[in-house]
Amino acid sequence: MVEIEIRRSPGHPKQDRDRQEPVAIPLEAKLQPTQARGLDTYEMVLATAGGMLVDMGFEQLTTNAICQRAGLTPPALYRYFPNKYAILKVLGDRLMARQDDLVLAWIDAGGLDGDTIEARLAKSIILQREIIAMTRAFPGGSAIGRALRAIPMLQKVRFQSRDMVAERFFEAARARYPNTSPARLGVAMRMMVELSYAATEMVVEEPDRDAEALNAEVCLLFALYFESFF
Amino acid sequence: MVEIEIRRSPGHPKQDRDRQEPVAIPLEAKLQPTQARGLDTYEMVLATAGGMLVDMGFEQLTTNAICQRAGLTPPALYRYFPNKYAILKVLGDRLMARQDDLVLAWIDAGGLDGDTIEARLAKSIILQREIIAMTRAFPGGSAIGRALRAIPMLQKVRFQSRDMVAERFFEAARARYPNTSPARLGVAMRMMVELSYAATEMVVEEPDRDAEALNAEVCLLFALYFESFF
DNA sequence: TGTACATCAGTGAACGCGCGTTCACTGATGTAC
DNA sequence: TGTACATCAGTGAACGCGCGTTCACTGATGTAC
Repeated sequence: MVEIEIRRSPGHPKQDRDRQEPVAIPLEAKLQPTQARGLDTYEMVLATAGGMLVDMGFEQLTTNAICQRAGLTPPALYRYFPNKYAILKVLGDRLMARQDDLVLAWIDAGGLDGDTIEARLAKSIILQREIIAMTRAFPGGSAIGRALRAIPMLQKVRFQSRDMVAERFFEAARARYPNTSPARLGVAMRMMVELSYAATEMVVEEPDRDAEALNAEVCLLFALYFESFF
Repeated sequence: MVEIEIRRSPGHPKQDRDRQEPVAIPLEAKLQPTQARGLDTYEMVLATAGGMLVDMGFEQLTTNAICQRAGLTPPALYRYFPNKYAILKVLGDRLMARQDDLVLAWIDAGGLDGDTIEARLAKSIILQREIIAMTRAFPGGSAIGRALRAIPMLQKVRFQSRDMVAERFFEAARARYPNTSPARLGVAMRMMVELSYAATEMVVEEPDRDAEALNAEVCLLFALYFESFF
């Protein structure tokens, strides 16, 4: 009796309309493909979803539409992903990871170092260019970035990446500018990383010529700011 | 005969599944209320939608849910708004307008002027504080900002505001720094305004203490950058 | 100043569609002996 | 090296729900004379 009361109709975990907080939606991938065919399907879903995001908002993106465009039936998709947010999460994780890799490698290679401000500026321009190129090449790149901002349950993907990168910048900056208060340096690095993300999103959407000019100004902005550390 | 072929079933302007581009969705408000009662309803819809955005993503926001929470029936909402995007657009227009008002008034009052960098910095901190306070007081403030980024059909609301504000900054900066190339100044102002928006969105979400520290760093960032003009 | 009428505002009930999701199944791939 | 069996991968068809939306209507407000 109680069982029957509690259980919802199948296929529809109906939400409790009285609560304010949205019901938690599972994001974890269900099964990882083990065979080559399954892996192809998995990647196909991701690539298709990424491509669709380019010319439509993520709100119009539906699992059915992804399947149709990818030439799959819905149960094939549901084998690997519980819902579209799980797909977006994987795309977001990958985009952030690629970005993080570029940035961390740059820091580890002494990106912050340089004898003159011109030298430091030049290095940061190169990094920024790499990030732009990578994001543009990533299917659905900038749209994924915006989705990470706008979908509450995906925000932490962005925050985790941002905070981790900011922490690494902090450590590098701490070594380089030992006399600047750590508190200030912490705030500064978090702010700088966040604004860099916004700058990237902006520049990615611009045509090449404008992109290069914008890039130069963004890097100059931060280079001058770094002069305030000591 | 032809009529019957062309006409869709009522209530469902079915989308053409073969096209890539999403079908245009009308955003214009249908009717403006003329009586006091109607105006209350109109404002009620906006306030309710704004409030709901605070604790849910705009994707979960539906016209039915807004009606339910506002104590209205759907046709009452549809009298004034053709769909939820029209509601978001009005909210977005208002938020941008408020922000623009603050910024333009600041520019007109000589916000960019000041004898020392300290004086200029202090003035920009005050502006930034005002914007933060206004956005926090605005129902659904930061969520609306994110929605404007993420919903393709609402992006131009943000872009228009950004470009207009950037243009005004450009004019003021042009007068103040007559020897800096206009091309560079144009790029710089657009970049600065865009990053300011991102900074505002970030700071609005932070607790008060962190917000103040972040704010100070953001303003310092731009103040130092402005030193590169002449 | 009251009545008649036009217009504004909102209701109750219903609808079709497509979305998310599952079930029972077939076919493909891998593996033990 | 071939066969039997287990597991992986994907299909076809169907479903209930809630969303966006409308229709025909009632009630409220404003206005002309």
